[in-house]
Amino acid sequence: MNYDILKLDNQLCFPIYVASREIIQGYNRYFGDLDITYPQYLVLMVLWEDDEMTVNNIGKRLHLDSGTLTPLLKRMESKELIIRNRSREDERTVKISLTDKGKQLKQKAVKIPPQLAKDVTLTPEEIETLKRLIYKLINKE
Amino acid sequence: MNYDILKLDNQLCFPIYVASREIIQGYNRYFGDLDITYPQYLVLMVLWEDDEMTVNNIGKRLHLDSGTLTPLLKRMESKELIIRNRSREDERTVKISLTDKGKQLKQKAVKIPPQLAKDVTLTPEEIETLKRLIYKLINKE
DNA sequence: AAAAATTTGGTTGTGTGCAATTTAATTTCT
DNA sequence: AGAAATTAAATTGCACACAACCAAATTTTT
Repeated sequence: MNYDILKLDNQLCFPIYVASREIIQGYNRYFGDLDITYPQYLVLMVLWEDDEMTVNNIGKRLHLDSGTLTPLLKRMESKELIIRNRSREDERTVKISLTDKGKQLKQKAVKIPPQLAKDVTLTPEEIETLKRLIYKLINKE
Repeated sequence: MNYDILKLDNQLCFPIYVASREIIQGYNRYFGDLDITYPQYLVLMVLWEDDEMTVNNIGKRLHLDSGTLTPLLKRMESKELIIRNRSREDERTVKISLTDKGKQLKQKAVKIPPQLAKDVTLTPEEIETLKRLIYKLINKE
């Protein structure tokens, strides 16, 4: 039996796992006085694109379930970045909307990706290729 | 001010973050009766390549620190997959070695990557490209 | 309309991740 | 040799992540 596939360096999964964590660390370093975490930043990005979404729809967009989102959104609410409102039309759903403070954060947030980008040695073409292949990977798994 | 870089679909980081979690979920689904998690599986892979490593060296290989590894290794010890031994030569270091049970697991583990691989629609060339670009990304950040 | 199935968000419990601090052991400096 | 610096694990505290389960509201079936 050949066990080469069990070598770390032969796997595709391991470097993706490492990259993901390094990205999160990178963001968290630059957030500084924004006082948010990477998953919270993702929620904000979703809301900056479309304000007032249900928990469910945010989850679909970010591939996260309520077990992760409910406490995360409560922390964001206590920081006054968002407001949680149970819908009148359908009492099961909770609508999440940005506060002014949450909206304001966009101006600071926009400066962060370029700071991270300068540490990346990939060419623009390589980045496009990487993005395309990663999307091809996740859309099937 | 152009806020396009804050759109989720324009980012490289987000799909990597999603891919990482989907990979972990995929592995955890297939582990089943092996009763291990993906990070525990990574530790086993390290030890299958080189048995008897220090916590520090495992951490370097996996990019994980002692705050993560110490409790993780204790869980693995309680499952009798590994043994933790404080070194005689240097009392600061703890040497981790596989038990027979930990060594045995390799035979079952080798069947898992092919099961995951069948869900991947990338061509072998695309996988190589993806791996190369991901490594280029993490070796700089 | 009443029962059954589905949907939505919440809760619980376990397992990572990681920053920051601590403790003990070893090495380096003077 | 003794003090200072360094190193290795462990500890603490917080924030995800997710499986499994639950309760309430809504929709579908009969």
